[in-house]
Amino acid sequence: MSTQPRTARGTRTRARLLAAAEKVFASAGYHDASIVKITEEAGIGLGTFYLYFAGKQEIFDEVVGDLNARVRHAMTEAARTAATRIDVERAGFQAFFRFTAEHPALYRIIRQAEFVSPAAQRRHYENIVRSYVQGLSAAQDAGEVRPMDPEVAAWALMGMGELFGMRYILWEAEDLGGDAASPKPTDVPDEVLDELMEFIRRGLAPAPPAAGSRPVEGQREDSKHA
Amino acid sequence: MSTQPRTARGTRTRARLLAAAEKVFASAGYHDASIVKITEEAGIGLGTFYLYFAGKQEIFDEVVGDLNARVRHAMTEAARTAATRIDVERAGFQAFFRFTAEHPALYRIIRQAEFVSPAAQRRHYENIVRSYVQGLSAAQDAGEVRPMDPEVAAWALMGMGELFGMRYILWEAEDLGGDAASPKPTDVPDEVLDELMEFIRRGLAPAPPAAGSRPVEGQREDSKHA
Amino acid sequence: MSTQPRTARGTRTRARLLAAAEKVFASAGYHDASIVKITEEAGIGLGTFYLYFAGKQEIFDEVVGDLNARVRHAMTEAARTAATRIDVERAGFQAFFRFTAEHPALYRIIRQAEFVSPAAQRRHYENIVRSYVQGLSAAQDAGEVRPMDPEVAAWALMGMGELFGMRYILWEAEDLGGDAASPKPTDVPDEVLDELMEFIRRGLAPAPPAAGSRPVEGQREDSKHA
Amino acid sequence: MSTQPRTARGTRTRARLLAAAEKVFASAGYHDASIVKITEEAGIGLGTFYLYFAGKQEIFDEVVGDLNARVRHAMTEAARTAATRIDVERAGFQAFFRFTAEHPALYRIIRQAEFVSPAAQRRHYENIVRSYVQGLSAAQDAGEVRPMDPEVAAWALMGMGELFGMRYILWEAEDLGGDAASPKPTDVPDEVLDELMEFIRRGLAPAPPAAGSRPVEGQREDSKHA
DNA sequence: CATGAATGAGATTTCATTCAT
DNA sequence: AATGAATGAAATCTCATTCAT
Repeated sequence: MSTQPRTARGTRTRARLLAAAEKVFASAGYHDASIVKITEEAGIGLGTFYLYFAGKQEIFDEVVGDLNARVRHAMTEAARTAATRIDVERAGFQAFFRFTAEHPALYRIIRQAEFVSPAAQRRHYENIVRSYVQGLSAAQDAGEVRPMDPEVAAWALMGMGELFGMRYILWEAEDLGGDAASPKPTDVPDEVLDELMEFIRRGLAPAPPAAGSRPVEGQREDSKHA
Repeated sequence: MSTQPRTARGTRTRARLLAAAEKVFASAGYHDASIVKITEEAGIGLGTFYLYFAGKQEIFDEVVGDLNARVRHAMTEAARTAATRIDVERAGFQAFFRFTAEHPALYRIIRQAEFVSPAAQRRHYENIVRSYVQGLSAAQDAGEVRPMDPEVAAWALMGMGELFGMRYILWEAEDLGGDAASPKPTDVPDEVLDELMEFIRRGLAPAPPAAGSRPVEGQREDSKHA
Repeated sequence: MSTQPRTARGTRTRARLLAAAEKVFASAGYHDASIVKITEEAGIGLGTFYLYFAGKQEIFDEVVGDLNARVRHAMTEAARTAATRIDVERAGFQAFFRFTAEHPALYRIIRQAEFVSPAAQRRHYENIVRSYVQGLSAAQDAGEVRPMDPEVAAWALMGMGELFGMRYILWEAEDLGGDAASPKPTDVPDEVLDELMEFIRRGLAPAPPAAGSRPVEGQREDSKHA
Repeated sequence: MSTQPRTARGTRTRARLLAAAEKVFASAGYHDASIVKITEEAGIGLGTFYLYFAGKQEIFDEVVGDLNARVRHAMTEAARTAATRIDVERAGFQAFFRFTAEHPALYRIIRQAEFVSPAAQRRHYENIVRSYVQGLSAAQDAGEVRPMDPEVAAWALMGMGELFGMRYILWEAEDLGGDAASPKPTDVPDEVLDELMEFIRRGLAPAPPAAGSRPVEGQREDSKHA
């Protein structure tokens, strides 16, 4: 297992390695991320790596765990001030997309993890589902969400988030060119997000939306998309 | 570029290589899928591989393209006899899940492709989106689907499909043990699929479903899930 | 051993292979000259090669032998009309340089032959020495060349020829750029050749050198070497 | 580029690799000199090779450069105590032949270099020519050598040296049998060397050649060559 | 704590040669 | 006579990991 440092200096070294690993994994992928690259990025000696991590897979697992905790934290935080359920979801998605933009490692790493560390991957998804289920259950109790298996809803929401992040954050960033100084997108375009949220709102809405009950909203038939 | 065989024998050999590659990629992932493993699986000599493919990446791209064509074909076929729009979606999902069960390579390969062959990955998703958009646009014209950007809906549907496939097909198969002779699941459990389809139905439904229009549905509050 | 063809068609095929081999050996060197390259250059099937040659080394030996015979022929022919001994040498050198320019393979192949086919290499040099020795002996009998071991003179002349060919033909050709349409040099520059021939003339000239410094030496007409 | 070691141990390892490479190149030639053979000869691990050299060609270039420096040093040293010009040449040749006998790699490697590393080959010959030109120019100024283009003389001398080295050192060594314990020749036989030196002496001698035979020619002291 | 030299298993790729058609 | 599909030994090179300093 990974070793904890005993001195302040060691703590710093270990943290540097983790940061470097996230960076290298993000840009090179797991297999092309050699230990040498990571230690060089961290500015420390090759051998030092093995003082803190048992191997490549282990630091990978820890990076996955870190990212998972951080993305969940970001989503929860963002949702705290939301008034309605749908606002919670929108805020959560936005936080997720922003995190994706700032930490492309999350995506790239998670999707690679299939073969590298299936357990870590599974843990990642299940952690997020657990968060969602909690929130959705509470919302159901409060009558904000219609009765349905919250886990199904959770997987559905997560699936949408994952692909929209890929499509509207990662791909757009790539399309702008790797070295171009143009600003990378940190958000899914508003009109796209509006459409997506409306889809989700209807899917989760508690009452069979009675005719005319919500006369004005959702009628945005003229919306324009990228 | 990949080379086409000039004789019947060559055609057979090339096809065997593709089949073997799909199998090996599925079980070992891209990086651990060595050419040796592929040729051994195919039962042909190592050097023969290079008569038909320039390298690993090239056969990978071709496998991705094949799988993509086949899964789209399977989904389209399945949806042909569906009466209503939601039936189309359900049939499509089912076909997709079944394909996933029978060709775990699809999943594993596509998700790995991020670093291996981003273009191939992108092509895969965009091909599917294109299919979806066609169907959804037609359904909108027919009044079966409410007005919304069909591309947004397409990505949403695909995202859900992807994660449910992972969760309920691949993971379940793994949980049953790799070598166990137990029957692998070829379907997402009915109650889960019902919930998912209801979510989608509401999300896409054209009119704000008038109160009581579908009086009995949505009441399945007792559903149980894995 | 190499197989002789039995039909006219076969004769043509074999000749094509030899010509192609010379070309490919010249431009790629022995090791990078694959049988495929040779057969492609010759415009015949790969397997056909082995109908006429037992292997790569064998066709190499034959190409060396061919080139050797041809260069000797060219040198002898050129010298036939020369009046004086030094004119014979000059004509011989010129013929050699011209042959080098037209058949860079000679050089490249011979020098590679060290490891590929030492016997063929040795045969090449010994053949040329034999020609030289014949001519020099006759010239000595005619009093045109001072008494000295003709074999030593032969090796000396050949050594000079080889390096001047390299320096003033091959290197100049390279310096003009591989793809440039500029005319490749076919001769060593006149002033250089003049200097070289004067050096040789003095070295071989029958008249005793001025100062009686070393009056008796050089008369060792009986020397024998392995 | 080749990497310099940072520790004493590394320095030793790198030197061992170079020595082993020289040996292996000499006995097997460039193409059959695999990295494995070199590292085995050096008694170090295969991977270690790549810590110090980027590949086979790179260590080859360095070996060529080393040998070149050493042979030039040996020739210069040997000539230091020589009294007359012709003694300088004789001493130089002897040193060259001895070096050839002790380092057959020089020969074999240089002649192979045609395709492997033309630049290294060219550098080798040009370095030696440069040395020769210096010495000959000085001798011309001192009236020991007749006026002639020193570069032409340099190439002529080098050409003779090369072929005599091949003929009387390398071939003789081979003829004695590769593994036989018989003493390898380290010198060209005296009587051969005498003949050769007399040839050269006459070619370079300042005194005018025999009576009026070709009175004016050869004096072109102004000739310039590319 | 920190370092980087050393290692060798394993991956990709080439190509001379054989052989069935 | 001619062909080209098939083969596998062998070569180059990478990199996770160990260990002496």
